[in-house]
Amino acid sequence: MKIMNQKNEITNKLRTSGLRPTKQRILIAKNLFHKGKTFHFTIETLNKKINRKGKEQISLATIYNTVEAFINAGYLKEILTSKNKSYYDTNIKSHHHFYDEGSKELTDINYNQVKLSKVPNPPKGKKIKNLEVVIRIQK
Amino acid sequence: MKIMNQKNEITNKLRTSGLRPTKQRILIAKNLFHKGKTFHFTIETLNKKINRKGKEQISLATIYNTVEAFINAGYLKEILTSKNKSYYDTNIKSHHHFYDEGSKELTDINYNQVKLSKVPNPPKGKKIKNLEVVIRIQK
DNA sequence: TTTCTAGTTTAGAATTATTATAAACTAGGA
DNA sequence: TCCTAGTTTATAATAATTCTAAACTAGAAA
Repeated sequence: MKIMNQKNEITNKLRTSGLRPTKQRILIAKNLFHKGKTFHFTIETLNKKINRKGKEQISLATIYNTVEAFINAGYLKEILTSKNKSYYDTNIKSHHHFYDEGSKELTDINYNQVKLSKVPNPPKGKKIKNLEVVIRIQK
Repeated sequence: MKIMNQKNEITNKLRTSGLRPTKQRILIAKNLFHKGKTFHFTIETLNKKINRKGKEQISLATIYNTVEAFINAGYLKEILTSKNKSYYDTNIKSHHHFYDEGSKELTDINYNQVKLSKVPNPPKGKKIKNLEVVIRIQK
């Protein structure tokens, strides 16, 4: 079996979600996945990273559309914050956050650093999708 | 000792935080506190509740300013969400939320319905202010 | 009581993030 | 190669919030 290159991997990933592998989506995916480390980003930071001069340009609207499509496909997770701007996380596994109320910054906490011994039942007709602990910290 | 009326109570509460008890702040406080039950709100819903025709009007800017002042004073808590609109909670005690990804609605979970058996140490120089569990639910 | 001023309120303008629109483009099956 | 549904794009529209600077007011001091 041949080793697939990054582009083919991404192409397949997109296809399995019914997303046509356009060059824009592939480029955005390259900037988000397969980076070794997961990270947090906003539309603004992603846009800056992609649309440096000299590189191929992608419209802001497409960045919005693509991020939304990736969220729906389960490739990204929207972060809960108290800012009026959307934050995204390339780490889709259940994990936890410190939320610094001073700087309003969010940092990851490893899943096994937190243990719950009691969890309520979900409301009727609903099931638990995931569970996230936010620890608000301050000086 | 005389029993204080609601207005005096609010006036004192404001003064202890260095907030001049103006008639706008008192009216907003009446709509937020001492209601028996705590609740979630947005600037929009608070504005509608206060500025019904026939009542005394308060400008939108003042509602924004006052909510911010109440947050800083610790009378309100900003809710963590993935919407691009601010949500506030009159319940400032540590408590937990169900977050319905379909309807994007947030409902309270009583504090004693959740128990944690392991919590990480905060980063150096910071301390834990409070801790909140968000359980994402879906159909 | 009157005066004074820092703090507060206000209407409206400005800013920021996001979503909508509709025309042009393109991936990929026939 | 042709065709078309899906996609991208520039731009306009919308929505939430913040800014601005003029008018107002609580309350201390005279």
